Amino acid sequence: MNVRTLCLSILYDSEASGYDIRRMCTEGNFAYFVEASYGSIYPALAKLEDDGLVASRTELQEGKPARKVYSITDAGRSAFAAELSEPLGEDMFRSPFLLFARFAHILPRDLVEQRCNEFLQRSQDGLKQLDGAPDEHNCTPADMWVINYGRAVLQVAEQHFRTHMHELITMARAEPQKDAAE
Amino acid sequence: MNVRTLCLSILYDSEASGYDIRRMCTEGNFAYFVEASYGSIYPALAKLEDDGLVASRTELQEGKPARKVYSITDAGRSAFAAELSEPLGEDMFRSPFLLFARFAHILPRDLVEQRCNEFLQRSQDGLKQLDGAPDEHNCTPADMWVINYGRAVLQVAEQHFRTHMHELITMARAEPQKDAAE
DNA sequence: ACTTGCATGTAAGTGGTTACATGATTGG
DNA sequence: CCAATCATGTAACCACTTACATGCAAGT
Repeated sequence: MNVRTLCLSILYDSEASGYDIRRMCTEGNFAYFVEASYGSIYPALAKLEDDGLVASRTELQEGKPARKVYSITDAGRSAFAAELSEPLGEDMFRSPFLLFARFAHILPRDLVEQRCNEFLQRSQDGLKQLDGAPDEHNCTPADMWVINYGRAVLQVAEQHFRTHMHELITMARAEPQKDAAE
Repeated sequence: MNVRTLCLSILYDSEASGYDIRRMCTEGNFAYFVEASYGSIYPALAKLEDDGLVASRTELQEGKPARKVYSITDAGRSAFAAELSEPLGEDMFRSPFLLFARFAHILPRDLVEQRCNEFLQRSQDGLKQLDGAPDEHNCTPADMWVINYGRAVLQVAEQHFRTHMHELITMARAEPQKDAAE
């Protein structure tokens, strides 16, 4: 999923500026799929306009910089549909935490405990993000389907982790004698 | 998780050639975290050797090309542990399929059905890969912990998908009249 | 006075993939 | 005879990130 496709997917339902797109894919429920930086979004939008897949209009605002609002064209819609019709790339999951976990036994216990707590926190935050916001009025049924799938998966992930994290902590190296020689 | 760290993590428990590493991270239970190509593995190993974090020895074989077997050094072990002790990057999940699913309503039904079946198949394959192979004798407890976590998550993912995929299919655009006028 | 938010964009750098180059052996 | 497996490596290319450049307004 390149940034180009990400932009088309967001513009499919509503117009937006580069800035909007960035926010949607870092905060909104698009964070799911991709996260893109300004450095990739702005050039992608410019190229999409060159190719005639999106059109732009500059919106002046009082007290704020002008926004360049992009909207998808008919050509853009069919290009996007065509792209989705091609064979899909494989889903992928990259977990620095799980690599860390595999080596719990060579790491100090307090570090493992700390990282576990951080991970639990992030799991809970992710879940909360999916629980908040989305409702029938601002989401299509397909959107809801995706959100529910995500929710189901994140829920067990969080639950499993919560009930098994202590095992991971006990595997960790016992504290390397802190200077608590009281 | 860059390829450099991937190599160190694999070499931590046993020596291996670049070729071995490639196989382990595409087939083995390392596929979990990263997937790397030869074009990144070989240069990474060379650089690790330059830095003194791994050592190599050339193993001649009859009827097969020579293998360059790498093993981790003490410096490598501590460098790896140091890397794991730094703040972890965020886990991430990229799903071309979920993007596809969000747009089920604009896509032809038979395509959606096909992609759903493919996705189900891949889910089941992924699960089978985790169920096979790993046992106490070739895995550390931490390895088993990670595998069990993955198993728990993949299991509900597959189960949820299997019971809800038909909803997604019914959202898809009705067939654009095939020439089956029998 | 300073930071934060809004807003757009570029240039340099990074971390990878794809394709290529090479070559021997085994199995269909 | 051709394809696949084993095995190492390089070069060209790509997508994306980071950091930079700019600037104004509102809140602290």
